Amino acid sequence: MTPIRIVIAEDQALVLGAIAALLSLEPDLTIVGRAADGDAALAMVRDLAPDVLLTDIEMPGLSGLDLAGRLADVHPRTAVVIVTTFARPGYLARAKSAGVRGYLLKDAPVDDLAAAIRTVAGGGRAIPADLAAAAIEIGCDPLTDRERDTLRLAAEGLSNKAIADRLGLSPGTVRNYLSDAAGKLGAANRIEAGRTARQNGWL
Amino acid sequence: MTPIRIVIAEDQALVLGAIAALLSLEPDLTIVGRAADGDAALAMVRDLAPDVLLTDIEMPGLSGLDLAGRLADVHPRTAVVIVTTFARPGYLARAKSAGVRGYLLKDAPVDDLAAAIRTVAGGGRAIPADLAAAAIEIGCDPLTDRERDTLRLAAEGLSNKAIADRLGLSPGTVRNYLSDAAGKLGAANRIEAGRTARQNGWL
DNA sequence: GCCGCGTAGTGACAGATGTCATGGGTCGGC
DNA sequence: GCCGACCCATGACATCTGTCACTACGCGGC
Repeated sequence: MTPIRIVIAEDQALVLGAIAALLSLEPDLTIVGRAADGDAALAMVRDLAPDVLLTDIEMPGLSGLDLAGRLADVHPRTAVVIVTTFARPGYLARAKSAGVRGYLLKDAPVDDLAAAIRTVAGGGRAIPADLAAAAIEIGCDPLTDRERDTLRLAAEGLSNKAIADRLGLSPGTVRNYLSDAAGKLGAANRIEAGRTARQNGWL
Repeated sequence: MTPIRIVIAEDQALVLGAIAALLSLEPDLTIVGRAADGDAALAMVRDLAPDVLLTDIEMPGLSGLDLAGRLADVHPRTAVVIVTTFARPGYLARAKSAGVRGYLLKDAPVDDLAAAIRTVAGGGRAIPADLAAAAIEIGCDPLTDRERDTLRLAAEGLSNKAIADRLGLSPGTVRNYLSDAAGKLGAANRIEAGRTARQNGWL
């Protein structure tokens, strides 16, 4: 029986090393590569053609979700398992549409990790039912591209005028987009709107 | 030579398990306890009197910094090592004043972890020079308690009126506090003020 | 061809926010 | 006892935001 070959992508070196140590305890799993960002991981998967890519979402450069999207085209033989801190419905939705078959929170019990890897390596899916249910409950991203753009900048504390300059729009248009976004999200102002959008993984 | 006895506190089960696996590889270290939140960790240190407590900062209930503060009084024999995602100057400052002798980012190379544990167990300090320098550069928290309170609620998207109701103040007073806070932080508005305060570990 | 949607803009208005000056009160340090 | 902090408040003012109505263009679907 040949072991499952794994590449791990995780920007926090300590966590990367720790997860590697954890998986090394499993006799049927071998770690063939470690990457500290999405771009390095992409190259590594191309070179090593592992059975499974274990990846974080929030990383410098290419995010774990972008990475999964690229791999679906370039290297569909490598199964992707996302491991993330955040239970954001939008993240799960984007992961699913990128063809990801494994999704795991860092909150999950340790045994779940190896189990998920084995499941996806065997062609199955490992997505917790409660997360999937929450994602359905919340629904999909109601924002348009421009609403997201303006909201992102507004969340950094920029004024309507400053946002308008950055995006090449008129301040009035920015006001309208932000007002629309707040309305769609049921928020009373741009701050609340930014928070719920971020919480849901839409920003 | 007796091994160094360690308790780990970390709310993300996967990371907790992974770090435990990593440290188990070191023959001179033994993990005697694992806690998923600050309160459990406090009880565990009282019961087990370990040489070292390895703890995250952001946890449900008692934070790692609160925990360190309590232990300085209750159990000064146990050395504390903070392991955190965030390089926030205010966190390091609070850690130092709580008597913490080890501070490590999750970004750090894996070898640094065991090294830091051995250093503090031997009575030494393990605080990266660059973090300490950054903390001095930024200086200490310029905000008063009330400015922090109002800023925290403002960052959640509450209006002046809503903040005033929560804190039992007049809306005008809230405006003044937020204006003061923004001035001290060099911010143009409450959003930017909240961001820089959070970034520096002051919120 | 028309409709819906996203994009982009304007004008008007109310209300929220930011700034400043000014006035209290308490409390601790010198 | 005075001074400096932090606390709390008010009033006045300018500016920023949020909301609404209404217009216009391009694009894709039916």
